[in-house]
Amino acid sequence: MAILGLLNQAPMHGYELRKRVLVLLGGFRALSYGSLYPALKRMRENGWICVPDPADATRVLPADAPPLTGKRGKVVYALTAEGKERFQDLLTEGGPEAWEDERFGVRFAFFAQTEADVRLRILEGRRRRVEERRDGLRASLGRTRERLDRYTLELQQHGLDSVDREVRWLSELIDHERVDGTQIDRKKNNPPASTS
Amino acid sequence: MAILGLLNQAPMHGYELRKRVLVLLGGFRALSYGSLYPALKRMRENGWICVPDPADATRVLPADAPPLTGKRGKVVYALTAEGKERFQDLLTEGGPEAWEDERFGVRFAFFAQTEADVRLRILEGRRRRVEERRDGLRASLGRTRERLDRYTLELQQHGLDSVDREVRWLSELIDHERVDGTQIDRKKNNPPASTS
DNA sequence: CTGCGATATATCGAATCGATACACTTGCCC
DNA sequence: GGGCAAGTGTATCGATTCGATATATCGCAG
Repeated sequence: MAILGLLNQAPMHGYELRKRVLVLLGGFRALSYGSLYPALKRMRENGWICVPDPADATRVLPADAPPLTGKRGKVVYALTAEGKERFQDLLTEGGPEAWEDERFGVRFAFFAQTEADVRLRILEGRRRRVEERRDGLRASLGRTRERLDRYTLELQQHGLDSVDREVRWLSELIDHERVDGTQIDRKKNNPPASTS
Repeated sequence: MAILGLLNQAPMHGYELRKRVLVLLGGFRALSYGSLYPALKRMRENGWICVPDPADATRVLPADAPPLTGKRGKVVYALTAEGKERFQDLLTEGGPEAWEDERFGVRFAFFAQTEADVRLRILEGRRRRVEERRDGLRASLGRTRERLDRYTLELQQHGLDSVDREVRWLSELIDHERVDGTQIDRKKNNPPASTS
C-alpha cells in the first residue's frame, strides 16, 4: 500500500521509494532492498505498476525485457489504471486488516485521501484493538507484579504506558473526527454503534 | 536470547516458551510457530539445548531421533552447559547489537542478571541511538511541516513524542543506575568514555 | 584525477511469518 | 456418558522479508 500510495503522488525510482517509505512511517521500519525489488517485480507482473519508456513516454517497457545489469539503468515506476484502482480499493477498506499493528501506520498515513466515515471506523477499530491489549497487559501486570524483578517490571510498565498513550491519542483523533463530521449529518439518527 | 534466558529459569515446552516470550516483551511481537520450532531445532543441533528423556532424567534424547508425529509427544527443552555459557556471553555483551531496536527489549528483560557497568553502557548506548532518531525526526519534521497534511503530520508528531518519551524513560533509568552504582566504585577514575 | 559518499539496481541464503494440519486434554452442558 | 468447544502441544509449508553484499554511476572536494 505504501508503494501504491507514493507512486500515486508521483512516479519515482525504487531507491527514492525506499527513502520516502521510511519518512512516511516516521522513521520506523524501512522496506529492505530484498523486499522492495521483488515487490516491485510482483506488482509489475500484476499490472499495478509499469515502467514508461524514457525515450517515448507514450509507450511502456515490457515486463520481461530488461535485466539491465551492465549499462546505466534507472528505472522509473508509475501507477497503471489498475494500480490506481487497487489503491482506491485499499483506501475504501475499513475492516480489521486496516487497524492491525502492521498496517495501521501506513493506512493512517493516507487518511487525507480516505472518506470521513471510513476514517472514523478505522480509528474506532484501532482504539478497540489497542484497548484490548492495554487491558490484557494491565491484568497480567496486576497478577504478576510482585514476582517480577525491577527491570522486567519497568519494561512492562513502560509498554503499558505506551499503549495507554496510544489510546488517548486515538481518542483525541476520534473526537476531532466527530466534531468535523457533525456539521454534515447534524442530529440525524445516531444509534450507539452495536459494537459488533 | 529470549529462549535461552527463559530455559535458564526452568525447562519447558515450546508452547509455553512462546507464551512466556509474549509476556516477557510486554505483549509486543510473539515468536510464531514457524520461527519457534526451527529455532529450537537449530539450537539443539548447536548443542545449546537438549531434550531430557522423561523415563530416565540422567540421559538426553539424541538430536536426530524423534519426529514423534503420531503418538503422544510433549518435548521438554532444557539448557545444556554450552547453552548456559552462551547465555552468559550474551549477558556480558555491551556492544551496539545490545541497543538496537530488535534486541534491546529482550536484552533489557534480563537486566537483573547483568552486571551494573554493562547495564549502564547499554542504557547509554540505547539513549544515544534513540536521541539520534529523535533529532533526525525533529529535523525532518521541521523541514516539511507545512507541506504535510493533517494526518501525516499527526502521525509523525505522535512518533516523535514516542521516541521523546523513550529518551526520558532511559534517562530516568540511567540516573537510577548511577546512584545505585556510586557506592561501589566511589570516586574511582571516570574517563568520559571516548564515544567511539 | 583520485577517492569518497550518495544514488541506484539487483540477488543470495537464511530467517520469519501466517496459516494450517494433526492430536491429545480438560472442563462443562445437556 | 456423550458430545463438543477451548486450550495445549508439535510440526511443516509456501511466501515473504531481512541483512548483507555486489556492481555501477554521479558529484564534488581536496
